[in-house]
Amino acid sequence: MSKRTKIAAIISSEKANYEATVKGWVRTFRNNQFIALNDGSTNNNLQCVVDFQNTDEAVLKRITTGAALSLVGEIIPSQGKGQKYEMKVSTIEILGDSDAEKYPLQPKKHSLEFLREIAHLRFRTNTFGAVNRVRNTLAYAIHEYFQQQGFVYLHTPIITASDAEGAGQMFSVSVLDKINPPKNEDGTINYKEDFFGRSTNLTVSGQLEAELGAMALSEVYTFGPTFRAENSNTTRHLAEFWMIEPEVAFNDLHDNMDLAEGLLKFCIQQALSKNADDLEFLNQRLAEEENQKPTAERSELGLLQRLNFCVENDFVRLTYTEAIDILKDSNHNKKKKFQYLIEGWGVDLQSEHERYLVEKHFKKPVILTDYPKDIKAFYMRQNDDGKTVRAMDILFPGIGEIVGGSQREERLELLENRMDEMHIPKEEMYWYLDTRRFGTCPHAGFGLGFERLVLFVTGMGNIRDVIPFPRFPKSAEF
RNA sequence: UCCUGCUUAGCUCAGUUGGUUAGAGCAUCUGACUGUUAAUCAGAGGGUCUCUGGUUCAAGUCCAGAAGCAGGAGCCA
Repeated sequence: MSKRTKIAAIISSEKANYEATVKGWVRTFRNNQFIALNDGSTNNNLQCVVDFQNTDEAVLKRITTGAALSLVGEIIPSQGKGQKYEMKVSTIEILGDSDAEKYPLQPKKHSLEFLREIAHLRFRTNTFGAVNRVRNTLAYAIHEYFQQQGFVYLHTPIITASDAEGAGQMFSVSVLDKINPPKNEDGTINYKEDFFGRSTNLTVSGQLEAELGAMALSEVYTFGPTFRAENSNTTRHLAEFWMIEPEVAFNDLHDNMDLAEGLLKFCIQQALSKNADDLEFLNQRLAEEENQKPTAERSELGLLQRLNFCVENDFVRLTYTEAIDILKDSNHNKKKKFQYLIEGWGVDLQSEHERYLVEKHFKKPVILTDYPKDIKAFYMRQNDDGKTVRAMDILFPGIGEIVGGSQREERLELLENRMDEMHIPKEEMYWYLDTRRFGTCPHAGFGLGFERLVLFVTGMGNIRDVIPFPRFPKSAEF
């Protein structure tokens, strides 16, 4: 059996007039003669021309949408318009039939909602092929960025016992009998008899463990699955998603912002250079989708423009307090166009406020810092003003919060006070507090939601379409 | 979880004030054509109108409940 050549290699090469073997799936079969074959290496199909007059009719009938084929033939310059090269097929082997009457993917446009119902087959569409190739580039870029800077990739646990972070509802992990679990005298479930001898959950964040690593290895990052049992039904939330969490000893909030901004720019840059074809396709897809909308709702920049704009411009950095002033003085607020009007300092910003800052006021990514301590987590470093903490959120157009991070509170006494105030059990967190007892030092880190990055770079509208098998309330099929 | 809207053929949708046999385009199948690019032309098949209950002589159409989907909000990454 001759070795197969990938379609991406054939199309991008300047070579012609040579024999090749290609294997892939039929996208369309036109005119009993032209097979558009795709093997996933690129969004482009290879046009394979069959000599239908000298081919067994039974074989021709089996060339249907979705069928897997192995084709041998000569690669020649195409006679038709629309492609540079094509294959003059000499041998057809049907590897796998696809019953055209039952195959759900048709050679036509499908709605994303319909494709979500057949997520096991949607990889075979142009859109999902492109999205998943871009996703792959971004995942690799994450590692590249940190590895180049000498970070250690740290594997933090998926199953955790700590439930003190307040990062959200957790999925419990248990092997106890669901009908008749062992009970304590007060009627509560006795987790001492469970697998781990205590109550355990799926992780909601690897941050606390990453901090432990950073306090010895200096620079670490995690990149793994994260779980939230929140009943969130939005285009930006998943119950299972991938998160990147770097943690760096001796970094302050400014270093932290530089690290995050650099990471985002590097990843986008990598996608632009490695997935030019896919992004061109997604750019087109988004443009067509935007055209369906009323003019007022269309975004000013196309996908590629938006990505380039992000790479080329510095993100705007300002404090929460400055942001509140801008919002309070905005015409939008004065004309009462916000659903939640900005009246004073201290409240959390709503999505509409974040969107206003990013999409209307600055028109570029924004990093907000120094939030009121009452609306942020216990581990964030307290500022001298007694009101704010060294937090940072990076806001992206169309996505909202893509990164959330902070400089951590390294002073034991202040950290303990904050934990007391927020009713976080210090005893259970002795291991975390030990880092502050023995050789504590300033350090900072952040969490980047991987799917939100993919969402932004691909221009897709729903986070359920940028992860192969989305997990969300009422849905864990496939 | 809350608010709003939607659910009719494989897909995308139309369906009038409740009234005969529920339509179109695409897809599929059959035939024709054969350098096509969402091929074209002719013909055919294809429906538990999301589900449950109710109102009515009569319900795709009206009412109630449930489920799913979409958009927005909250939670956040």
